[in-house]
Amino acid sequence: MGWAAASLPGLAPEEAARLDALPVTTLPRGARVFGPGEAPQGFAMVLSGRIEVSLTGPSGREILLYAVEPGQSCIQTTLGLLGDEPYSGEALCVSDTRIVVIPATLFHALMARSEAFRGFVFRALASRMNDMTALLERVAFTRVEARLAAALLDLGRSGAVEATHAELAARIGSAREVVSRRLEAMAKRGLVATDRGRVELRDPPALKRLAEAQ
Amino acid sequence: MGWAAASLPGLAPEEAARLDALPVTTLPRGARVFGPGEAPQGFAMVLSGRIEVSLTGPSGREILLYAVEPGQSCIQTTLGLLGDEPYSGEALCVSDTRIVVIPATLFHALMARSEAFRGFVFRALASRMNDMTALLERVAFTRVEARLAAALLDLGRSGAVEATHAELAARIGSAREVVSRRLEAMAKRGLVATDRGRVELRDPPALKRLAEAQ
DNA sequence: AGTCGGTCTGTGACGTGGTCACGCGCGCGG
DNA sequence: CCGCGCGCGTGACCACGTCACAGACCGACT
Repeated sequence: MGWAAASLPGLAPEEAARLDALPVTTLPRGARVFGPGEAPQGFAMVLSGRIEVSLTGPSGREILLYAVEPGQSCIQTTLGLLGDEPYSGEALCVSDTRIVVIPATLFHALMARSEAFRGFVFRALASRMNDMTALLERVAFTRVEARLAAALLDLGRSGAVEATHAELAARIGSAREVVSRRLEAMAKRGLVATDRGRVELRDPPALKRLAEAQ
Repeated sequence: MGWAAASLPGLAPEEAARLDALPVTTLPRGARVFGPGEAPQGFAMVLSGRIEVSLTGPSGREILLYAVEPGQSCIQTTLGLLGDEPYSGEALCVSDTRIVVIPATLFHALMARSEAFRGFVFRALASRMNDMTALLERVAFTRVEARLAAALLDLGRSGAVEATHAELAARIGSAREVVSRRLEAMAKRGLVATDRGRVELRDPPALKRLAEAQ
């Protein structure tokens, strides 16, 4: 079975076959998928790997908008295809990533013909829009410590996070020094232990409580 | 000519007629169109008036997400219809507002049949998503003074804004006291003049420069 | 006219967050 | 061994958010 049938349940077999026939592009870790102001060439689907889309402010501060994982599409391309609006974020591969780009004409044909494809595209849009709303809420209303705790839990499935303070800051939209000070405070309370380029999670339940507090 | 043909250029005449036949709902100023956690009943289009959608944090602080004006649809309803995700914002009418709700079944039929309708829905989604991204960028990276200046210019077409400090704060996602102090500072510089429930714009060009600064 | 309650606004104090300007130590290649 | 880059710590300072109040203003009611 090709990727299309797996990612798009309900798609007609002949449509799936056309998608499976499209060329697969492999992007290395660190590659830039698109940058701000560019126009999309097609509708991109991720087969394996992970793409992170983030926003950079004029001062150079960054914030992670969302990640695109296998089976998901990059909605920025969708929006560009339909609304003719250029990208406003920057997308980078955080690991080697295989993607398929569905050309605009085939994309529009699928939207017209396939209920399943429309459903997929819309669910993706709806879910991203909800992600963005939730992110906005967190940035506007919650303190850095809560966002940092959430980021650590998100990254540290295995009990430790391999990331510099600057990387953590870029993820949550704060500054390096602030992350350093927060981590120091958290270490003093026994929640984490820090090392160069590494944060160990010592008390995940407490971090979870922190992440959920306002 | 009905509203449908005006708002949805390219729609087939018989489709437009079906939309024009739908009942129009009139909502008074201040009415709540939907609140967080609710599920949508249909796809809402605004014919006249204005609806503002905002987010409220746990502390009670608010921020305006976007406004829906005549000829536009409320994308929150779109997303709910397609992704089955509940609303996360709250929508209030800021003036008497007439809307048409397209039932889910008719909406899906139009999406399947009409290229023009799909285009409209997608352009609306794309434009909202861009609005949200821009808002996130401003909240994450720009100072209160710039956001306040932008809000004043946005509201004060006629040279003055009828709004309390608390209302301005809710619009830009800040606190009342902060807005009071910023307005005082701006008044001292001759940019505005303040009065109870009213702000006069004394130097719009300077405000514009402020709004565009980081 | 007086007063009463609600709303709008000013003010001070305090903690958090962002920015700037450093200095310090570690690791790696020359 | 010596730089050099990178990650990190630190202190000072300003912007913001929050809390607790105090006036100031307004309409309504006696």
